[in-house]
Amino acid sequence: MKKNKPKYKQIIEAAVEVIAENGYHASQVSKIAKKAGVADGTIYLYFKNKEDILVSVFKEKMGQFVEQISTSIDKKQNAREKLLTLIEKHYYQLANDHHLAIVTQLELRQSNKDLRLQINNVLKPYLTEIDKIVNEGIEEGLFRDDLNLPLVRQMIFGILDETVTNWVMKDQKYDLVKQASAVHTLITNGLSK
Amino acid sequence: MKKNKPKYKQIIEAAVEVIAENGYHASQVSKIAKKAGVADGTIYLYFKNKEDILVSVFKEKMGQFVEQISTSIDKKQNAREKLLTLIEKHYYQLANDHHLAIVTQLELRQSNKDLRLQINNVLKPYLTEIDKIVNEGIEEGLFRDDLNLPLVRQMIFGILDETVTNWVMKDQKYDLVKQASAVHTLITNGLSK
Amino acid sequence: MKKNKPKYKQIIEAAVEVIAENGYHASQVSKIAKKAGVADGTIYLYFKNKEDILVSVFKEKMGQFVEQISTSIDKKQNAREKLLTLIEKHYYQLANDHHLAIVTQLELRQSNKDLRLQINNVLKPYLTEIDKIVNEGIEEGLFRDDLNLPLVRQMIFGILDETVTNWVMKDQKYDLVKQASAVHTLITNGLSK
Amino acid sequence: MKKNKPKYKQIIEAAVEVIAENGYHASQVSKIAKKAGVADGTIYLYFKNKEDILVSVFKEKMGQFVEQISTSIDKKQNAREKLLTLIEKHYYQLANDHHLAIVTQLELRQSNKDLRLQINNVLKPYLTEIDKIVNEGIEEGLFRDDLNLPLVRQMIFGILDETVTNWVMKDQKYDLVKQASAVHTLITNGLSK
DNA sequence: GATGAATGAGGCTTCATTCAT
DNA sequence: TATGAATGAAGCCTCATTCAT
Repeated sequence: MKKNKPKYKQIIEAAVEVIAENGYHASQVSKIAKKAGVADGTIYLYFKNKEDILVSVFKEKMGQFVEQISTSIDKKQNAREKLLTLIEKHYYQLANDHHLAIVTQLELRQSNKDLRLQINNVLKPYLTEIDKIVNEGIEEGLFRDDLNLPLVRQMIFGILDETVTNWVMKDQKYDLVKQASAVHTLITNGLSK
Repeated sequence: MKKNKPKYKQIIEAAVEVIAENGYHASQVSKIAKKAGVADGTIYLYFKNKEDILVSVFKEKMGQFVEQISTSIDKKQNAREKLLTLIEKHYYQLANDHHLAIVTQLELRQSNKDLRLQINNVLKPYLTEIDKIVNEGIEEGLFRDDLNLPLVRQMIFGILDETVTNWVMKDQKYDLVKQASAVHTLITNGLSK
Repeated sequence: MKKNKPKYKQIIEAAVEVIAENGYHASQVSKIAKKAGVADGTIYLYFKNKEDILVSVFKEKMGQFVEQISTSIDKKQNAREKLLTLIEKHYYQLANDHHLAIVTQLELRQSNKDLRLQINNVLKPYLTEIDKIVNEGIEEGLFRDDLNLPLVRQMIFGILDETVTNWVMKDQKYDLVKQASAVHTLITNGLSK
Repeated sequence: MKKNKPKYKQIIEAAVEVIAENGYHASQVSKIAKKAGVADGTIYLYFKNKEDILVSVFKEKMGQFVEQISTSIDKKQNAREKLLTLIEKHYYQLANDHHLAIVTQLELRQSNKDLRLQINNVLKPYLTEIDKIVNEGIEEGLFRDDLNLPLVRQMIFGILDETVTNWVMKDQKYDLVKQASAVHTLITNGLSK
């Protein structure tokens, strides 16, 4: 299978670096090839076209991203801890891979609607993970049972996404992971006394 | 002043339409000129370059957007109502201008970091508006006084932005404004019982 | 109308020269632009794409070619002289425009079937001219009346085309026009005593 | 000798099929290799380069083509019958191998002048065959003795070539072989009464 | 002899911007 | 001010050929 060949991984890694360093639109295929240490043509033995590189980057990286989070969550006992873990791991992983953070928060958004729909598909398992936690919280009696699930899902994702984007736009100058607890509190308790 | 001349407005309006209909990358300057009923070269009498058109579109539209919201908020007496109004008006305005919704949620994001920083500048008055509401809520004793203000601001903006984007990506098939109340509840009360 | 603008003609003439000198496949658009003294992009203000340049070259040149022949033929009184004129003018024009001869006999054939079908369309008026002469010859009692018209047309065209191609392949070393009379005799009288 | 090895033949046959089905320019070496059931690299053990495949295809196929015609002609007693046989067999063979007809009449012409010169070389034995018939006809007193031999040769070849090309361009919809007799008459008797 | 993964040169076309009128 | 014809830089992708195995 192509995806297990070393060059496939090389190209993916090179793509993340090149996109993070140069931005989406200045990321020529030739630059990615050079960074990956392969010929331009070799790219096309592993990817259909440039867009396919981008989608693949996202799939690979998001696959790992979600898996890491899922694994960590599974070790936790209740919805409260699971939600905290989701937030922490979400922040932790992006904080520890600056290139990936830039790519997911800024560069990959510079794509057309079709590509964005594909990216959304890749994100579905992550959103399902959120849903599971919320449902569990309701069953545990921790969360209110009148919650509008899709809305809660968008709320949680929106908060995490915006806080990470803000951190990236501020050049990653502060400690993202430290915010996890406060964000957790805000999500669970809201603004009210 | 250039911005008050009729052609300036014409071009701005044409840009919104063209971008919404064709997407950011298929929105050539010549297409905008044609829709605006001016020559290509005329564009450059009013705007420095293509990016300047985009920033200007955002400034013009967001200026009106924020002003509408501010005006509505000023009529309200307390933070709770102000926050609800903010949400409602945010949704209402985008729900009533499909072109604008597509442009702000999808197309304008397909730009590089520099442009994004400029857009963020344009958004500052809106974020200040949020800050004011939260501070007022704290003073009123409605909200907790240990809130991390920048974080709350990002949270609120993140929720609104993500819910609108979701609605646009789902082809604006459901009633966005109707969600305002549920979103308000989530923000103020969080998930917990 | 674009076709009457000077740049259109310039590009057509440049294309003939470049194709004749470099061959069809080595005739980059940039080479044609350079020879025409315009920018690469200017080509695309006058032609849809590279293939369109080729078809246009053929249309322009063949249009003149056929017109020249038609005009000359109209001055002749009978089918015998008309046929001789057709042959003479066919040879004469190509013999006097070496570039054109190379382009029509060698280079333009290096194109796919679709392009070839378009070229055939351009040739139709020429073939009609042949038909008219043959029919006239039959009416005059000069030619046999059991002639298979399409076949005769192909025969005449095939002979002219092959003799010109042979002359081009032999690097135009002999006098093509001088052959006209012999060819005329062969067509009218065949091989037999 | 390489040419007698089975893979050589396989590749030649595959090339004819691939070129006929896809056209000259869409006939990648890898496609030919696949159809021949060999690896891409194997092609280069039997052929110098892609052009060599094409020339070899033509040599192989035209060799058989001319041989068939020669054999048939040898059985005939006089120039008249020999010429008719030449025409009939020329048509017959191409009519019975549609792939070959497409390749010789359309696809192989999409090559540069050098390749065309090589192809002409391959055709020489065929042209010699024509010469022999014409000379024989003159000796027999059948044909006029003032014939310009090279011109007659070009005439006969031009007619056959054009009529076959016309038939291929018309998608081989009519019966080519049936035309042989009429063509024979035209060549021997010309248009005149 | 046979393989097929890897190579890398090469060109058509778009479109933001300019400038002579 | 306004025009719009002209500019020209820049990049994705294909595919004939090679060579280590």
